[in-house]
Amino acid sequence: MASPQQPKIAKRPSIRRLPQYLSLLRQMRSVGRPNVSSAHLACDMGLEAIVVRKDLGITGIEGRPRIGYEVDALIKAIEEFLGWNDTSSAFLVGAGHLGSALLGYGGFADHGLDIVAAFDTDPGRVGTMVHGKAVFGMDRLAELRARMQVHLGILCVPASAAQAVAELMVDAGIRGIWNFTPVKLKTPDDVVTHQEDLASGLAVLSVALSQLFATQQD
Amino acid sequence: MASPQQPKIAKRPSIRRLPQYLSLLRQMRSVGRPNVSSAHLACDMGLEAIVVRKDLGITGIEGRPRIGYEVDALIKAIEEFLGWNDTSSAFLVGAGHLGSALLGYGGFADHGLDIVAAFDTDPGRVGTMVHGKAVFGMDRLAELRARMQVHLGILCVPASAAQAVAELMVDAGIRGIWNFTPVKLKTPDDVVTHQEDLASGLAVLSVALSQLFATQQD
DNA sequence: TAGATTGTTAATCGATTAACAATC
DNA sequence: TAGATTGTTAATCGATTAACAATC
Repeated sequence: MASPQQPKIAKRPSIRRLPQYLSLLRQMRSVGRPNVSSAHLACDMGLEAIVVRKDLGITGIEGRPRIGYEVDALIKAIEEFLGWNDTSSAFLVGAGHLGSALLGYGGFADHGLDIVAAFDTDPGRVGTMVHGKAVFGMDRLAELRARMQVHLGILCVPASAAQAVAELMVDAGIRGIWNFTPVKLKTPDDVVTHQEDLASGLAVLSVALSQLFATQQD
Repeated sequence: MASPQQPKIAKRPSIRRLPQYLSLLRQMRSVGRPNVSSAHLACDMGLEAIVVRKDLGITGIEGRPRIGYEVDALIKAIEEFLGWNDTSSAFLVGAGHLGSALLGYGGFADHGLDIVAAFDTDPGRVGTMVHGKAVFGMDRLAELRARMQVHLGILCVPASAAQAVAELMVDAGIRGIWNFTPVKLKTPDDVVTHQEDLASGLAVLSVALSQLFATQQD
């Protein structure tokens, strides 16, 4: 009962892997490699080839038997699928340790992201520059967001302030929040959030490490 | 055919959620709350109560009907399960933007982690202090690791150096690598790694955001 | 053509959700 | 006791893996 030409639905795990394909493909392009097989990509990423083919399928790109995928076309298709082909602006809220680091991290340009300004409640930080980005008071958020047409906000405040600040961002018109706090945000349906939880990654590693030691009777 | 008292196997998604329970429970403890139900935790985390009960089950703690879980006991059990009850030392390799930020981030203490030293290849950084942590040359890695009994390494070098530096860490005796590079590391079986991939999180958010705009005919 | 590689359709696997008995 | 909440067992759901036909 499937429609004859149904658009492939992008599963979350596949989306998560796309940036890694992109990184590999850009490397290949930089050394002038024209084509690549799913088996080759799979080897580089520690996956099975069938996973790669399924993942790449969601971008709409088709490979050619005996040849594989065209590196250039694949890069373009992934960038377009992710919306990373043209740069979008973001605000960063909370210019503490982690926030400052993200302001200084140059790699976001590869992901179509440009952090154009930072915001903070600390009067000692407001008015300063951090890695070349101006830090504004929270009272300027709505005004500057509208003027600069920014839709994405990066949340780097302490856990205790997370929900309240997120609400300020939503009120100011921010539609997507990249949440670096350990707090699960409650936001309206027309706002999307993604929690980047460092602690959860450390938990997985901690358990794996203790299992490793346990199996070795250490 | 299950053994009568089989130890619950900890699934990855459950492990990932444990730090968030821990964070909430510590908050509850700080305001003197003695018990909490799975329904209450579920509400705070945006989950179903049954998920919470399954997750907490892996720590070995049992709740009591009509009362719920004891906050104190649950905190202890999660900390113990994750090995966060006593602090373990870690080295950080690559003291650039992100590396420096992690060195300055105080929150790892809550997760039983103490970054005791940093390493870098840049002669301009070696010998300096970053956020109170000494930066050593890579040649000191093996010696200091053995002396300080460090098992965990945090990898924050550029993608191009990631695999090579990871191999140096393994050779030096590091058994767990928290990988902040976009490179899938190839390591021996007796080394565990966890990739903390910011780009994958951004990808999920980017796609969700563009779907949001698409459904609104923006 | 023969052979390699893709993409599709089906089967397996694992995680989540639901139903319900146990218990305080 | 009655009622609320837990933990277990079964059912559903979704993702991964396998088998294989299509194609250059």
